[in-house]
Order: sequence, then C-alpha cells, then structure tokens
Amino acid sequence: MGAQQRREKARQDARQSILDAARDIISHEGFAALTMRKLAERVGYSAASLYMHFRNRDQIAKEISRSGYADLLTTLQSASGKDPAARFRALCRAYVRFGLENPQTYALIFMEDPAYLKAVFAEQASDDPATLSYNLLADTMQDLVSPGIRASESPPTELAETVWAALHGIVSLKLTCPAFPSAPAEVLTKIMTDTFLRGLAAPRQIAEPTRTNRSSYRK
Amino acid sequence: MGAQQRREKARQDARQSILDAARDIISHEGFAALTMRKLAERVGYSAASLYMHFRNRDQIAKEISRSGYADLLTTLQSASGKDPAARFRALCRAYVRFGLENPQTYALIFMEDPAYLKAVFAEQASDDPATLSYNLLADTMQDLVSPGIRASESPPTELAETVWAALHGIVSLKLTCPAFPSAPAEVLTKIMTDTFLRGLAAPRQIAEPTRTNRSSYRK
DNA sequence: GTCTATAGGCTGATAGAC
DNA sequence: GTCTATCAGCCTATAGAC
Repeated sequence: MGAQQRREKARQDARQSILDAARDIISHEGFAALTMRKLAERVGYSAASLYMHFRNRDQIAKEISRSGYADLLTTLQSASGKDPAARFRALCRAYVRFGLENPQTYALIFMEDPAYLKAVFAEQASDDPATLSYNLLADTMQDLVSPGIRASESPPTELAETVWAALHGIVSLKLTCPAFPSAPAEVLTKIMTDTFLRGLAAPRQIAEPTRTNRSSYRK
Repeated sequence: MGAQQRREKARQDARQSILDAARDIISHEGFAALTMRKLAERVGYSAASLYMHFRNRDQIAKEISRSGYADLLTTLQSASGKDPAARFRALCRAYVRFGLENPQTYALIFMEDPAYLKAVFAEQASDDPATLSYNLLADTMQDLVSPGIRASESPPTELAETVWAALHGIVSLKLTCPAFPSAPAEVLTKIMTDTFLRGLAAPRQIAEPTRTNRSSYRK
C-alpha cells in the first residue's frame, strides 16, 4: 500500500468515525441534538476539524439519511411470505417495527426536512434504497391484485402509496404522541392490513388476469 | 363599566392580540419561527412585555394548540352524511382537507412536542375539542359496524384509532414531503376510505345488532 | 489536518428604570 | 405595564497558528 493509499484510507476512517458518532447521537437524542460541537467532542476532534471532512452539518445529515434508508431496505427485504397476502402482512409489520425500533432514524428520514428524503430519492435513477424499498411494496401490491385473487379499480402504485401513508401514520403518530392512539401499534397495524386485504377482495372475479411490467410504476 | 373591569378588558385585549399575532406567525412561517422577539415586534410590544401576559413561550404554544384543535373540531362537525358510510367519507375528507389547508397549525398540533397535544386532551374530562373530535369519528365507526350492515372483530375504538392514524399518515407525509406520494392526497384518501369501507363489510350478517353506549369508548 | 480563538448570529428569559 | 439593557446560553462556520 503506497503512501497515497494509506492517506486515503486514514481519511475514510476519520469520515466513518464521524458518521458513526453522528448516527449514535441522532439515534439516542434525535436530530436536533446533533450539533457540530457535540459531534466533535464525541469523536475526539475539535468542531473546526469536522469541516475538513464534511462541507457542513447538512451534508452529514444527508449521509445519515442515506444509511438509514439502507437499513430500512434491509429490514423490508427480510420480510417474506409464501403468498402475496402473507408478504404484504410481513412487509407492513416490518415497516412499523423498523420505525418503532429506530425512532430517531425514522424521524430524521420521514419527519424532518424533506430535503433529506429527496436527497436519497433523487440521487440515482432506480437503485437507491428508497426506490427499492418502495418497489418492494409496490410489487407486492401488484401481485396482490393481478392474479385475479383480489382486484381494485385503483392502480397498484396508488394502492402502494396509500398503504405506505397509512403505515407512516401509525409510526409517526406513535412516535410523536405515544399516548394518543391507545391501542398498541401492532394492533393498529393488524387492523389496517386485515381490513385493507379484505377491502381489496374483488366483488367479482377478474376474467383475464393481466400481467404488467414490474418495478416500473415508479421511475 | 368600572375601572377594574376596564383594566381587565384591556388586559384580555392585549392577550388576544398577542395570540392573534402568534397564530399568524405560526400559520405562515411555522412553529420554529415563533420567537419572542419576532412576536413582540409583530404585536408592537417589547419582548419583555410578553412575559407580563404569558409565563413563557410554551404557554403561548399551548393556547394556540387549543384553538387549533377547536378549529379542527369545527371543520369535522361540518362534515355530514345521510348514512354512516357517507358520514365516514365526509369526515375523512374533512380531516385531510383541514390538514392540507392549515399545514402549520396541523404540524403544531400533531407533529411537534406531544405536550401540546396532551395539554389539550388532559385539560378537561370529556368536553375538550380533542376528545370531541375523536368521538365524532368513533361514533361514526360505531354506527358503521353496529347496525348489522358491516362488522369487524375489532372494537370500534380501535377501528377509529386506525383510521385516524391512516389519515394522519396521508396528511403528515404530504406536509413533510409533497413529492413522495405522487398521487394527490384526495386520491389517497379516497382509496383509503373505499378500501376500508369494503374491508369492514361483514362476511356474514350479524344476528342481533347490539347497541352500546356512545362516546364512552374513550374516557 | 488539527488546533484555538473568535466572529456573528440566534435564542428564552430577567433586572431594574420609568 | 412597558420599556431598555443585559445575562447566559446555544449555534454554525471560519481565520490563522502550528
């Protein structure tokens, strides 16, 4: 390893340790508690030195957002089921559990400045964790309504967005006000998924199940 | 009117003008923009004088929260329908519209410090606007499942909380990130209510529709 | 690259003159 | 009751020494 590479590695290590400390602060005390002073103290640098590694606080927040989204994707990918309905339930459960178990990360991604969410979505064309997470749900909705098992007059993309919004409502309401929905999040989630699944049941069977391109509803 | 009453009225007027200015700032620039200095400048006082009328900034925020909740109640009360299903749809539409038309007020009540929501709920026993708003929805859910038209294994209170959470998800997601759910809020709301209503349809008719006490699920 | 020191801003809240 | 002046604290970000 040449001197240049060694220097580059040291740089990356410093960067990583700053990000780790930032993630730690955010996940324990929330995004508002992430100040350059506190971050510097935690990582053993002076506040000024952080600016050698990141342009500003916002850039740090965006990197944390990105990794938070990657974590969400990992969680969602681990949710499986043998049929579309079971997959749907598993996905919803996994989403809500992720939000409740990583409240500060969830809040940073979905309840702070929309720029943090946008930064993740807009970056790449289609293989960023945000789009992949969404597609996981959208594909499941597509599977749910296409094989003639269930049907809806709404396109699967809109169904997916509606479900996402409902799940977000359960998580975010619980996070900002643990007292109000007195029922546990798991109960709300189960009612939501059960009722939704039954609501998607076709009044009449679909004659010819049409199969459209997958993962392409959202560009 | 005696001198004492005149003094009291002047005091109330000052209080009111401060609250009006605070509401104005919050609804145009958000809660974070409500600083004592800005508020004082807007209302024509010095910052120090505000503390003669309110203990601190938090007390002002709580009063604004309370009036915001009263506004929400008024909006929800204006939503009517000839049958429970129509009332349910109207309520959901009204809720979402209120959130989108009063974004900063909505954010203050439901997306800031839970203390602001709690302050409204906890104050009185049962005739505060928060409880009344909730009961409006809970009663409708009760009507929806009790007359044998629709049924669910879940108690109406839990159904109401689930619906509230889903509506909150639509509003809050739209407020923090207008871009993500690409479908308009109205579309998401319609899908939500339609699917939910169909999901509540009883697989089999209820033999004896039982009528329980109303507005008493939430104490 | 990392430091100290500091500029320059903001905040809520209070003491004391009038 | 209302003011001015100010305390005490926080913040991001930068200049310049080492």
